[in-house]
Amino acid sequence: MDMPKTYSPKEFETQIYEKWEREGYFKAQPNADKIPFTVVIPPPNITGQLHMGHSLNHTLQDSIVRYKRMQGYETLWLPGTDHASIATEVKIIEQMAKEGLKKEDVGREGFLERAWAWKEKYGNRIIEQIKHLGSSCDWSRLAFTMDEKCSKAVKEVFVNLYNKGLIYQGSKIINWCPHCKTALSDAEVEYSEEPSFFWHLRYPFKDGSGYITVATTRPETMLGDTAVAVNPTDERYSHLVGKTLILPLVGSEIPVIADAYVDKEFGSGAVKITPAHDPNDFEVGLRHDLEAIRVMSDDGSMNERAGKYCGMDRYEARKAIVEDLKACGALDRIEPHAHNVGHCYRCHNAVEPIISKQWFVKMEPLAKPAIDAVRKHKVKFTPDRFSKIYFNWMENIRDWCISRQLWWGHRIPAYYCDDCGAVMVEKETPKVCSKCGGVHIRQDEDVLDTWFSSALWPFSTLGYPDSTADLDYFFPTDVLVTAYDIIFFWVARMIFSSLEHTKRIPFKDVLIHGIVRDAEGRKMSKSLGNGIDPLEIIDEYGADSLRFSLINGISAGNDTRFSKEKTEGARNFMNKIWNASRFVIMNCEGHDIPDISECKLTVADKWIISKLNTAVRNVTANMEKYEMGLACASLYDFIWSDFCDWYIELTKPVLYGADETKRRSTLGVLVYVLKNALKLLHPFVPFITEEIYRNLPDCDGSIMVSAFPKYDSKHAYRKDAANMEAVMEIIKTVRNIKAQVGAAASKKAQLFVVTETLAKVINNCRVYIEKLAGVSEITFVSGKDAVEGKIISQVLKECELYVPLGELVDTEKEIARLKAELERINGEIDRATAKLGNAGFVAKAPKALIDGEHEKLVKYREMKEKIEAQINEFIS
RNA sequence: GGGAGCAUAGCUCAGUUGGGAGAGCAUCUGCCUUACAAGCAGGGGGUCAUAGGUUCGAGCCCUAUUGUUCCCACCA
Repeated sequence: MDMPKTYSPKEFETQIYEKWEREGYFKAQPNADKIPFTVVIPPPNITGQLHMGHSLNHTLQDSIVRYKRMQGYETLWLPGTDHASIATEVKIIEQMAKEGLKKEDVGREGFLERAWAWKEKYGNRIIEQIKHLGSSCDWSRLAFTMDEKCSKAVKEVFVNLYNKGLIYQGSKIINWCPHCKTALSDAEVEYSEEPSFFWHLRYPFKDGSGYITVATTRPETMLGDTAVAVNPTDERYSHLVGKTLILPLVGSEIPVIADAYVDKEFGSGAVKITPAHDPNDFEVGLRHDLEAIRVMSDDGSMNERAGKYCGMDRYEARKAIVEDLKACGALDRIEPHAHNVGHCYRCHNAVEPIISKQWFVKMEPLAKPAIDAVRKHKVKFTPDRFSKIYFNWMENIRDWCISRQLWWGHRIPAYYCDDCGAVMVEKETPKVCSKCGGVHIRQDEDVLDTWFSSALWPFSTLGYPDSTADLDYFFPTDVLVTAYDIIFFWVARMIFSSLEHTKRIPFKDVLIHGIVRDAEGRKMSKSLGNGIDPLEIIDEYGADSLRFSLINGISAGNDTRFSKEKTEGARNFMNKIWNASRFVIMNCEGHDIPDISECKLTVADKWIISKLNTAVRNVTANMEKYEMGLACASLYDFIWSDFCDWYIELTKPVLYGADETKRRSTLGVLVYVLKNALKLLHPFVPFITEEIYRNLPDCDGSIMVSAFPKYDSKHAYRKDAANMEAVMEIIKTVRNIKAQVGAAASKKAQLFVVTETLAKVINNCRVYIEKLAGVSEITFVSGKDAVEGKIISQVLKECELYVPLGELVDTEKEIARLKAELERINGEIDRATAKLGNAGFVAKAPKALIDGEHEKLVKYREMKEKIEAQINEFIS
């Protein structure tokens, strides 16, 4: 036995993980004799490093996966990484910038070479980090969103959707990131309120009859105005509809039009219409056949349509235009205004709504069945409230812009014939034009939204579109575990994609967890610098401590705070487990340990077995509900309080005693309880449990492939457990009495007991009371008279205790204490009496509850009499 | 504008179909008791945000209010 005195995870975590991998315990394969259980990982970005969010996410998944594996399911946890189109491209550009290079300098081929090199270099970094957490993924199946399998699925899906008319190309207003120079989907824009201004502008009538005032938050777009709109029912303006205005600075003629989109109450009631730069204006433009004039280039500078402002950055232009408007008298006034500005979720620059030709997925037909699947509980969210968020999004969904003006990603499988202009969407690159037979064919330059491939993840990784044995066996997957922040990006899109392409749901359950915040409750972020590196925590405290601190006591869907204090608490718990195990293993040395079935069980043995049995039930029930936080909490309590503080202490008199038969039996129980406790713990803290399991006297291989404990009703031992609890109460009471008078716990005291019902049990458990309560001798008496000297007394439910403590006893204080106790008992009697006197309660409450109250009342009345008697004796 | 979460001990949070308020940390007291001072024993500390309602009975269900966090929409 070579277990060090303190828990030192560094000494075994890495070796254990390597052993698991070597033994192939993580691997899963279709097995007709077993029920499959499948989880696909939310693939981390290849640009990413392990953070606390991953750590929580993985701890949850791993605990579920390990639990199911131990229960005998053919369990697959399928890992992989995401190519993260924009994020990676940004990184590569940054990298090249250091060499003084731009994308254009190296060209598409050169750029992709660099991107793949990046992937090779960094893509596996996070995988290695994940291993430190103990994640039991089947690494032989490591996937990547741009590997051959996934790319094949992407092409298949794109072509299918196109052929069904669910993918189309069109010119619409999209979100444009001038920094990343690409279109973004609606989901990729983050809005934040910023202080800004309303610029009120005067647009004069051509005929010189005054002007109309319009307000804008983006004055630079006025260069692209092609109308001013008013509400058709607005009497202030109805006579002006149809008249012509002169657009200031530009000099063009624009009409006043009537459109119901305009809110009469807001601002001046007149709106400048810029169809090329605003989604609402775009719609108005369509209705009124207005020209859409783009005045901005892809990099956010003004273009040639902006006249003298051409080449200026959008914000420079804004300043210049406002100045010029002021100069020509067109600026009415400026007022402060808080404005919600959209930002790119990758580079955080303000996005511009711009008209642009892009590829879109038509959402409505896809959304309907996806909504249905959740409504009919084919896919269940935990907690359920997230279904509402899902419905809200799905029911109001707009078409999904999927083309990105980037190079790193799945290139859109659309081909153009330069000879006849035909568009071909095909899985294989066409050699000749299918329409004219021409050979001048070029592929669309754009790539797909990263989330387009992520949406296929649960089935593309299992072999779709081919009908593979894996797909047949492991799909649909069982549970998807993810944070609430990617429900729209990912979860929703997987659901509709899977239903459309496989005709099946992608997963049965979605477990949503919160995000990990810092100790002050702030979101961990690079800019705040408050992020905590999980690897540092693992290095300092061990992976199990990190896992336990993240998962203990959390509840589904809620955020959690991370602090070193919590991790220390978890580490202390690991140390507790470690030392309790060390105690058991040390005592086992040199002994042949009997199986539990051969043990002659004492009251204490039966008590701890019943407690273990309850723990098994709690953990199992909570795991089935995805309440990992509660499962951990109940284990913490069982191991620390029941097993360590009580049972181990109860075994010491036997282990250090002379009776070898009893000792062997007790060791059998200790090993049995510890072994099962370790199994219950293993899904949450895999390393320490494996390390200890390996050291157990009757170790039978790896704990991770052992059978998870099952609840056994024969192990309830109700009567014995209750007796043990009564003995424990006596022990606690004696300790309490000593503490109250300031007597050292080690000071042996005599204990006199008056009891009718407990004599046999107390006799049986004499040694426990003596050892744990520091009692030299227990004497049964008929009453206080039999005890000499100054005493402290206490009435329990089934006995009265008297402890003579000589000069330490202050009689006055003792009387006061007894009176307070009497007061409390009287309160209880009043409460029970009132309850039983309540006709409604007696008529409607469950019988067991009423009976219980009656019993309590009897008990309390007995106690009251005894306490009164004691007080009288003290006074006399 | 729409929706959701949260509000319980000094702090962080549990509380599983409504049936006598819990844990960890912190704090106080006493202990180096041969598994563990990363520990042991004991104690103090809560009108469960507020106001109504349903019920024999509410931390839990309903309504309203206040505070707080977040999501969606994006009125120029």
